[in-house]
Order: sequence, then C-alpha cells, then structure tokens
Amino acid sequence: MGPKYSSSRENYLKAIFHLQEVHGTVTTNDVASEMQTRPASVTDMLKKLKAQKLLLYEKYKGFKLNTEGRKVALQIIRKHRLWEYFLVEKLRFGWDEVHEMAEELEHISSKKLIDRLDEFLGFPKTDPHGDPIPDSQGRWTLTRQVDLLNLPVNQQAEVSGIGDQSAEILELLNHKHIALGTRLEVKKKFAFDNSIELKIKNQSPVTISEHVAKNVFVKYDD
Amino acid sequence: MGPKYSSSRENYLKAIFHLQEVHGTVTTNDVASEMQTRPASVTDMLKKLKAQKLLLYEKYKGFKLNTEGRKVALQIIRKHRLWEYFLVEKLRFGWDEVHEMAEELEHISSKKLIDRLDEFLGFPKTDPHGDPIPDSQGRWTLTRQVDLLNLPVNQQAEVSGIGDQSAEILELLNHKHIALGTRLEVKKKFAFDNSIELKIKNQSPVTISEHVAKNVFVKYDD
DNA sequence: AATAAAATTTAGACAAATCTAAAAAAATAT
DNA sequence: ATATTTTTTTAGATTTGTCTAAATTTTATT
Ligand SMILES: [Mn+2]
Ligand SMILES: [Mn+2]
Ligand SMILES: [Mn+2]
Ligand SMILES: [Mn+2]
Repeated sequence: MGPKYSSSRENYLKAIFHLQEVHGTVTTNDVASEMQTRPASVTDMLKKLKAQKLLLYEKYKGFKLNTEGRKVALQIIRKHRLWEYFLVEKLRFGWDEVHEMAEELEHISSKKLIDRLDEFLGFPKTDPHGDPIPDSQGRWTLTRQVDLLNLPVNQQAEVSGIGDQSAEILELLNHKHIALGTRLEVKKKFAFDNSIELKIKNQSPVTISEHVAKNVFVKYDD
Repeated sequence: MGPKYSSSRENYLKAIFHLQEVHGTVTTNDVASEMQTRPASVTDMLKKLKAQKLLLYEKYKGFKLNTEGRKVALQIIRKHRLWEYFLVEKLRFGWDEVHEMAEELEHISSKKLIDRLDEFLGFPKTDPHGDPIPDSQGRWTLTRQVDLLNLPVNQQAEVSGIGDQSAEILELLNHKHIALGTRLEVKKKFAFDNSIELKIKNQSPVTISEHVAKNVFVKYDD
C-alpha cells in the first residue's frame, strides 16, 4: 500500500488548512504565495482536490476544506510536528533547523509508524515551536507552549519548561520565585534590551533579561 | 534543497546495485522483474541514468553502475538499513514488518539527518536482517556472506542474514533455534536431496532442506 | 547458415504536476 | 454606470515516469 495522496496534494491540504484557520475561507492567490507557486497551478490542484471530495470549491468564489479534507490535513500536521519533536529531542537538532526535514518526513504514509513514534516520544503535546500536536484521532489540546519572549502581554500562562538547565539559571529563577507550574503574566516588554517585566500573583513585579526569558517556556489556552 | 534524485531513480539505482553484486553485469529483464515493472520502462530509465552519468550502458549490451552510481546507491542502502534498525530497536516493530516503511524512509534526503540517526542508534553494523550498514563514507565491513549450502563442512560460522523473510521460514527457523547470531557448523551434506545436517553447540543435530539452506546466510573467518 | 525464440529498444500514448500567456470574471475606482 | 485593475480560470506546453504494441537486435535451435 502506497500513500493515499501524493506529497504535493498533502502540501496543498496543509497550506489550505493553515490559511483557513486565520480567515474562514481561502483564496487562490493566498495559496499561491504561501506555497511559492503560480495561481494557475493552484486552480489545477483545486479541481483535483474537489474531485477527490476533500474541498468545498466553486470557481471564482473562495474555497475551504470539508470534514474529510480537514481530517487528512490534521494527520499530516501531526506527522510534521511529531517528526520535528523527534529531530530536536532525540537527534539534538536545533528547533530552527528541523522544518525542512519534517516537510519531507510528514509524507511517510504508515499510520502505525507515526503512532509508535508518538508513543516512543512519550506523547508530547507540543512541537519544538510550541505548536500543538494533534493526537491519533486528530484532536488537539488547545494549549500553546512558547518562551516568555513570545508570550503576549497580559496573557495568563503557566511555566511548563526550562530550556537551559544549568544550576545558574535555576538559582536565578528560584530567587525570583519562578518554578514549574508558576502562573504569571508579562506586563511589559522593553525594546531597549528585550528585558521583560513579569507579574506573579501576590508578588511585586520582577524583571528578567532576554537571555532568561528565552529559556522559560510557558503554556496557555487560546 | 530537495532531493538530488527522484525516489524512482533511487529505487532503480538500488535494484541495479543489488543485482550487479551477484552477476557483474545486469540485464533489462532482471531489473524489470526485480522492480515489478515493464522492460520498456527500465530502458527509459537507463537512458536517464546514463545521461546523469550514474550508469555504464550501451544499448543491447548489459549495464552497470559507475563509481558515482555505486556511491549514490550505497547511501540509499545505508538509509534503508538504518531506518530499519531504528524501527526495530526503538519503535519495537518486528523485523518482518519494517521493509515497506524503510522503502519510503530511504528517500528522505538530508545526509545530516541520517548521520545523526546513525549516532543516535550507536553506529550499528548490521540491520535487523543481518545485512551490513555502510558507514557515512559508503564503506562497509566486507563480511563475505555465504548461504548454508556453500558453507564448508565443519566450519564454525555465525548466522548473519535470512534471504526469504516470510513468516513461514521464520517460524521454521525459530522452531529449530536458528536466529541471527546463532553459531553453528555443517556436519553433513546429503547429495540425494541436498539436505544438510547442522550442529549448534549444546543441542542435538538438526536437519534442514535445501530450500531452507539457500535462505540462511552465515559469515565466518577464514 | 537459416530460422525461431527471447530480450531489448523504439514509437506513441497517458497521467500528474507544473508553467506561461491569454481570456474571463470580480472587485475597485472614477 | 463605466472603466480600470486585480483575481481567477482556461488553453496549451513541458517534464517525469509509466504503459502497450510494434520493431529491432541478440541468442538459441535446427
Ligand atoms: Mn511537505
Ligand atoms: Mn513546527
Ligand atoms: Mn524506496
Ligand atoms: Mn534489511
């Protein structure tokens, strides 16, 4: 048994899925620029995806995935993110160098393989970029993990991980009463040095440097 | 950067490599039957591989890979076998269920990825079927494998690979306590039906048919 | 050596995915 | 409401990999 859909079709499904998350409906030009291809090529593919009953599409109106299309897209996203997690956590790649490799690995067809990989990795909830990983049934927890530099101001969040595990950073965090599970929010970001002012309930505000902020990961529901 | 060669070209290179290991040169029909395709398709591909300077080929004479072609083929074989090792050792698949998945994974292009995987796996020397894994430079340990029909009588040897990987032969070998790594020697060869009597240390002698003997490969120092 | 059989290649077709250039439709500006 | 611009689709080509059927070359047999 080969793959059900070609890599190309899978890439289109994924791109359309991401675009329709933002606006409800998607346009030909959106997809063309997202995928670095030509509008005419997108139209060609739209017809094929519609014929395969993955897409709601009427020409000149916009389009979006139907239930089946979303289901397929979510499985590809699941594969992409699990492979990224594998590359970072097991093969020690940097989070900034795994995307291209995952772009290929996401097209490996075996569902059993990806479920075993998920298990091997300990069922991670988010990929190395903090994006949620859908589970085997295509459901996902709407919790995003980001470092403190990328946490929106005034967004309540919970500390879920520390990047650098050195004694030095742990001493510093301990002193500022920041630990796993601590609930906090960012009150201010200073452009001058990218330092950040935090508020923890029942405490006076504390300031941390960019270097520290980059190493504190938090999760929040959106 | 995408892959240098298409999956299809890579599959041809691999098939030609394996076939030329046996006879020095390869024929169109050999490749067609090995790859379950048509002789005409093979000829089409031969022209492309020749144009890409991976193949020594003159029409109606046979053909074989040149140095560059062998180099590329070895890298694909390396990937195939490392992924098989990963699937068995890390994801706990059976050795009889990994081939199809590796057939896809071998086309993932990143060399850095496969070298990191190699390291992660502890630089294994053989895949789950006992076949050698070429190293990063495409070298492999030259363990000359012979099948049991060709193992000299009274020569101690170690089981290093199984040719046919059907569930049926594996069941039979399992019952006779023959597995990868088993040390054994041939005590007698019967000319009547080419059956063979084997001795495994601390066990009573066992007899296997010609058909089985042809599919059990061993290595030995001479 | 001539003929038959087998292997290999060529010719011509097709599907998938892409492109350019032109046409058609929709959106925007006057 | 018209005219202009932008977006989208169509028409026709190209590349890659595959196929069937026919032609050609090689090999084996009489
Ligand atoms: Mn992809
Ligand atoms: Mn990611
Ligand atoms: Mn393959
Ligand atoms: Mn193998």
